[in-house]
Amino acid sequence: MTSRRNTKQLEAIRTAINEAGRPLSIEEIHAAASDAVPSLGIRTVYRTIRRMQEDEEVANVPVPGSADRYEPAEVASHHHHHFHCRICDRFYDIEGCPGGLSKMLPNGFQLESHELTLSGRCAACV
Amino acid sequence: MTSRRNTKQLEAIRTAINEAGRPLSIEEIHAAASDAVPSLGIRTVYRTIRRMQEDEEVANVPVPGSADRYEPAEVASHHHHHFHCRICDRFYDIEGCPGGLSKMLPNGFQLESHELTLSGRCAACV
DNA sequence: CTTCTAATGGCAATAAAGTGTCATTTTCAC
DNA sequence: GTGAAAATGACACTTTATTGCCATTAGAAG
Repeated sequence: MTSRRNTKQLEAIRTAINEAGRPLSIEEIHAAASDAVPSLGIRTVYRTIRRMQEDEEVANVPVPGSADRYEPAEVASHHHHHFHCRICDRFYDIEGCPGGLSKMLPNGFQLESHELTLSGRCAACV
Repeated sequence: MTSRRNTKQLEAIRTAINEAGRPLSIEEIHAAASDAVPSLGIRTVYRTIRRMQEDEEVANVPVPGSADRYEPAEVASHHHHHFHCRICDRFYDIEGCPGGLSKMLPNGFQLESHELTLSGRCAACV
């Protein structure tokens, strides 16, 4: 890994992701970090997130039907799933995992990981 | 719904979807149906799938990180989930559902549906 | 304080997925 | 068989998400 400089943009993006408490889209990160650095360009968000992924500081959250979200690698390392609110389009972390999924596997298939997304309305949108 | 004509393109697409036994991407449908109708244009696949969705003959399968797949509405109506092979990029139907997901919901959240995707290697790719 | 170089941000460009248009072909009701 | 209308397929175009480029800015090491 090349040396990384400490810029206020990086700091703002890092803070946005760490304080959010839920996985954010690129646009959400841009919006949140723009409060601290109003000049922040979307291009910088893409680049910074990419670097943070390479440095394993953030992890991407693949979701059905739209672009990846991002959350702190530390959060991602603790296995969990997500809830998608159809109204506000936000994703939330949820605890727990049904488990016992290998029983569902057809013969000869090898399970490496799984993604579970609950959908509905979040508390704020009910 | 307007009247629908019975073309060999429609027939080829319908057959491809019904015989596949797993949800297909637009490209997979195009490839499969092209065996019966070599001149088949991708534009016709998009249009035909759209019509079949309107007629509730096929249902879309939203998947994390790539474009929707499609399966017969009858298959979709029987609740099930999918397996994604990382090697060949195919999706497969799998039986069963962990259930008990509402216990994972945060307070005040309303659950409307859920998507579960297992990932790994299919039997053919192991 | 310099100086080196990574980082930034604006804009153009790309990639992937799907749609608009329209001349031509094909189906189907009569 | 014929004719009206639906369907097709080619091509250009849009959309959304992301990257390339590059002149400028600004960390940080000495």
